[in-house]
Amino acid sequence: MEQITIKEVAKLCGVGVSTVSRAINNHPDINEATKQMVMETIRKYNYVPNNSARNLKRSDSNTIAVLIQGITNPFFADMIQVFERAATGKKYSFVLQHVEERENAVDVAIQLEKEKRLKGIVFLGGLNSRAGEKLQRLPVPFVISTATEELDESVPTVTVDDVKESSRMVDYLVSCGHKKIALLAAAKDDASIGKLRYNGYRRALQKNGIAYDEGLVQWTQAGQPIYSMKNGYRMTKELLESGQEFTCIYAISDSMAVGACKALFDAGKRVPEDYSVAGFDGLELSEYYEPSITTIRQPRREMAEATIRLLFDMIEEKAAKKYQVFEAELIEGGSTRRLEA
Amino acid sequence: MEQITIKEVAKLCGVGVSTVSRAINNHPDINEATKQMVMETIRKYNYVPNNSARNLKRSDSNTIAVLIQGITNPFFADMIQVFERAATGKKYSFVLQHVEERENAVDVAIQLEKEKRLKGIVFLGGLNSRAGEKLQRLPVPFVISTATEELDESVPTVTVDDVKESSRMVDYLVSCGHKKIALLAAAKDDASIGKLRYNGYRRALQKNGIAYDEGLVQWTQAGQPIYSMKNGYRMTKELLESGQEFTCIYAISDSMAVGACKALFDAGKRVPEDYSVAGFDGLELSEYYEPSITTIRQPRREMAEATIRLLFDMIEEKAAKKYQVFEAELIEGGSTRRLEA
DNA sequence: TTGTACGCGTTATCAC
DNA sequence: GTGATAACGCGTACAA
Repeated sequence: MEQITIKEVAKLCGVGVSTVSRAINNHPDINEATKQMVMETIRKYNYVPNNSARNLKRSDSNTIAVLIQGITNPFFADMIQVFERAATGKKYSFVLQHVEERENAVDVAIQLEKEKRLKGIVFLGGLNSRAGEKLQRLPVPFVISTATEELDESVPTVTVDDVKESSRMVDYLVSCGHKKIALLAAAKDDASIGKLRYNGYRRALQKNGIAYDEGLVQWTQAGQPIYSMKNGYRMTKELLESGQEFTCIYAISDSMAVGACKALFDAGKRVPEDYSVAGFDGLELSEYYEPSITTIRQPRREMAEATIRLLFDMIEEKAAKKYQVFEAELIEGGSTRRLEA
Repeated sequence: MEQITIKEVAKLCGVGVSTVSRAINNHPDINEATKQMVMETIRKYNYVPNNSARNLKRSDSNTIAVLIQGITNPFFADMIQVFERAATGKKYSFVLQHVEERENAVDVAIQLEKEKRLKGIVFLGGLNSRAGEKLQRLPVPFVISTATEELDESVPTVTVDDVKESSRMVDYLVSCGHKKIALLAAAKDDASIGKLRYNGYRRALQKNGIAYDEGLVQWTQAGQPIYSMKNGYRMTKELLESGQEFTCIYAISDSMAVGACKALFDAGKRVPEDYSVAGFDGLELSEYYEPSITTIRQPRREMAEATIRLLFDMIEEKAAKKYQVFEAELIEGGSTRRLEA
């Protein structure tokens, strides 16, 4: 397959390369007739401009990128849509860039910015720790969407306060009369969002004068996918087999909560009559499960909208609140019940 | 932020650009000491090579790309992992490229190949119709993973036969004694996978001598997201309100089936005692729902492995079966029951 | 082992 | 309105 270039198109048309370039890029200074002619031969010979060469020459590009780790996380689905629409609505090109687990998102961002001359960047799904210094090197505005670390107000961020919201959930469960609340947690060495929600759990217990019981905490095994139903199932099964007493399971994600419910069902237990189960995130799933899952609903769409708005404000150098913490909402589902006194 | 280039690095090091280049690319012909020195200043000045310039110069690149439409579809989650691991295992770079709805995947592929000098391409999630001719223009091997159209054996494809598998499901439901099987379908003008599964439904009815009843088919409203729980919920609600008689609901995806179950529960019905519900795909969800959903499980991982293997075989010009149809498996869940005679 | 010079395909700045 | 031509940043013959 011959790779045809702009030069050959020019030759075929009997014009100069710049004319072809003008035709491609809708440049005003070109005769309509020659433009048509050029476009025609372009179509005829299936000429496709080389983006690398373009980007090399261009110095600005009206492109924003969303960098996302864990692209398959259903939590991000709506958010991506919001970004995409906002970008195209502003006549911006939109690049969705997947960041592999072992990659550093900021490194990817720095590279991509050079390559594509980005105007702005969204980090979806937070940032690994110690990205801080590197972040300084990004020559374009960026926003972190959903924090995964302790809050750092010096960095443009749109998020919920995971510690607080997790604490809110446990508060609620305690207010329902639960005292022995099992936790389905992330891996023990997790330093990300799982840690924050764990911290919220501990904080709420302390606040309510309930002793922390290590035996009630199930850690995800290293290497296992954390936010899966299977993981919730396995941990719950182990919890049941451990003989620990508890009246309630709080899973740090909805999918884990679903797995927990299933494990309880399979053990012949009822939810919420025998055990209450709560989750976190407010996925579509939690609403449609039977029973519906009591959860913390993060305002995903609003957060996504705020994120992209903030990014554009920064790009356009408008004043804007650079650090925005959203309130989540506790959804009382059918999976938890109030304990009789 | 000054954009530092390879020339300046060379100047800073007091060497030529080629030496810097050699250092970066682990070229053998370079003195270890100078290499270290170069790398050191590179780090010091945070030099990052410009990928556009690189790609422009390179003519091969050991990169494969996966183009995917509907990146948030949970169906693809495991498959992406398989691709990623296989690629890195073969020392290939891996690019996951999201294709927007209104974009043509083949156009994106052609561009991307030029830009990144791809070695091979996977189209995940099928291809829109009439991609055929354009496909010829791709100068590198490609594989279509999961077909969305009628089967075309001349194109490298790894898929299940959606018509057949859908038919298999309906066959099974009929064998359970169901005669009035409602269908939750895609939009009426859908020409993709929804159409295939619909065709399977009709074929099975015919084969079993059951008259097709348009009233039993619920079409997704135009513009609505098809494969969502919400959609399944809404359609089921309408079905119930329509007064149509039926004993079973067959949804063309698991998420729709879950929505259907929930709608039935909310209407005070039981599953499967009052209505049987079946889905398609075999998502994790179908297993963990209560009751578990009877579904057609596509062997996703196997298909992904076959896809990537086929792609590499083609790249390496090994002989390989270019058209592979996998058998799916009918999973009997708790959501369907055998009707008493 | 190292440096120079050229070309990759495109866009932009000039003259014309 | 159009056509040369110089960049853009990098890799790589080729020469040294």
